Amino acid sequence: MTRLDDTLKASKAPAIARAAAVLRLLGKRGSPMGVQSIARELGLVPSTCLYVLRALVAEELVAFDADTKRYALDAGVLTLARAWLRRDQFNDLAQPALDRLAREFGITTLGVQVFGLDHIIVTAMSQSGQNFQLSTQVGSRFPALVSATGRCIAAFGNYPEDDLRLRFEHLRWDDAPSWEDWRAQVEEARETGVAVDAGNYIAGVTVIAAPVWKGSGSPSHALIAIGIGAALRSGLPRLKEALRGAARSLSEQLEG
Amino acid sequence: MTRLDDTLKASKAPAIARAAAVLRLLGKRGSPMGVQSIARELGLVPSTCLYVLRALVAEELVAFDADTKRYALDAGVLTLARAWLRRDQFNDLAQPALDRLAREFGITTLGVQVFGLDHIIVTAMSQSGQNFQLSTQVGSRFPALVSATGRCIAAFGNYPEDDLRLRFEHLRWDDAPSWEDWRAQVEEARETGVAVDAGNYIAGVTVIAAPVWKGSGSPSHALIAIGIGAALRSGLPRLKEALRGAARSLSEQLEG
DNA sequence: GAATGTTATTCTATATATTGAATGACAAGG
DNA sequence: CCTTGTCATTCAATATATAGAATAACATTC
Repeated sequence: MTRLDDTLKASKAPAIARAAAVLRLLGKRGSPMGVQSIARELGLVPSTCLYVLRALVAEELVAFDADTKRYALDAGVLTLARAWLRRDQFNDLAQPALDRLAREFGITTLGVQVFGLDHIIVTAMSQSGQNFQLSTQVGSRFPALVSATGRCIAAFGNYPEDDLRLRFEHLRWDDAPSWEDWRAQVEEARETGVAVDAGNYIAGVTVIAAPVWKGSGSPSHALIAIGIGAALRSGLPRLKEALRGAARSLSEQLEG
Repeated sequence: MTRLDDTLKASKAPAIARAAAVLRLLGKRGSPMGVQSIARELGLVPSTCLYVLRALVAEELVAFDADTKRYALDAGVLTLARAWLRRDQFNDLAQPALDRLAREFGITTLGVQVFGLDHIIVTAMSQSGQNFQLSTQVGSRFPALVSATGRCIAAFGNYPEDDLRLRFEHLRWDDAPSWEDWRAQVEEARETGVAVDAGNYIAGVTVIAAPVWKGSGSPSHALIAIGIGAALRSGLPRLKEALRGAARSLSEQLEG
């Protein structure tokens, strides 16, 4: 709400910010919505909201049910996602590595893209089992500082401690670590190049993350391994080493 | 180009049409582009194009490389696609049927959404063999009237013959059928409820399609089966029957 | 190293997208 | 049946997004 207002004020093309907000809202809800409720939710003027929706319908990004007068996301968004998936360099390079790690250790692996201190987006995934619906997980968003990835981002992002703390306070964990413990774990991640979340984020689940750089500065991506804590115990050191190696090799390939 | 101009004139939120055009262009290219070349390609004023891009960057739909001053699609588009995939009714219902058919007949199956006479978008997919980059195919666009699906759409869409002919002339096939042959096949599809493309669209590949209705009017979706022509020959009648049955059952479920 | 062709970006007047009130359509409730 | 509330949609006045020229920062070429 405030975020949308801020973006609107600053931009020279506010209609686009409105459109994106509408798309995200429709995505979050899932169920079709009417003009009025969308407008109310986003703090938009109904008439403006109507024009935005009509434009989005014309672009096939939003579907309009003429009977119920309800709007929902349309398949057009898929086409954009496919185009992105086909061409993203990190994704292409990460997928084989993720598949290999998932198979070798019998775990689930993810590739994520980091958006500053704000959030990460899952862009690639591999699972040892036979499951498919996997691809549905791609595109998920998580807060940046949560779980193992969060420790990586804190360790290598060069962010002011105050910013970290502010964000840290608002995270949701199954079993939240204290600020001091977390800082220590971040420090350890900085030294070893791998971060571990042993059941903090999701009880009983161990998450390991290693940062990937596309250029200098903060890490742009990360590789993640997820496994049941108990089953992982013995192989953990080997997995950490493998994940760090894969991340380093990826960073090198992305440099060129 | 003309299409964009038309959309712009009519709309009360032209920035959104521009934004969508930019996203699609960036998707088609894959490689990052500069402001100027994007503007030139789309017939936009460079300054306006810059504002559009900045707005899209703020929404994380477009990534900006500050060094090269180039723009490309960003991972934000994934999040929208995921939201759509999770909630689309046709997709949820179609996936199990597609999986079953793919396994039983050892073929590839698709679920598509129909956008009038213009195009179709692949929204679900199943493959008998080892599934790899499958999910990458989801989101693909094809001309509406091509292959087996095209015959379905022509048969059940109630479109004026002139419109059909006009579109038909511009299709690209490996081995294009004559207008008369095609009309006859469309007629057959209308009678049997299934359309077959025996090597016209892609040489050596047989494509079968059955229409799915979400309401009354034109079919909104279709189920597609794809197999190597030679391998399919004997099982073809059974497959046609199975596909038609699955499509009918889906239509009934979507009604409620 | 000056010149020329690119770029991305800023600036400002004006066409126009946005607003907020008004309209019409519909459903629920008395 | 009339009222009341909510809905989508239209309309006209005005705040503002956009266009086009001007600027600035580069390369590339001579």
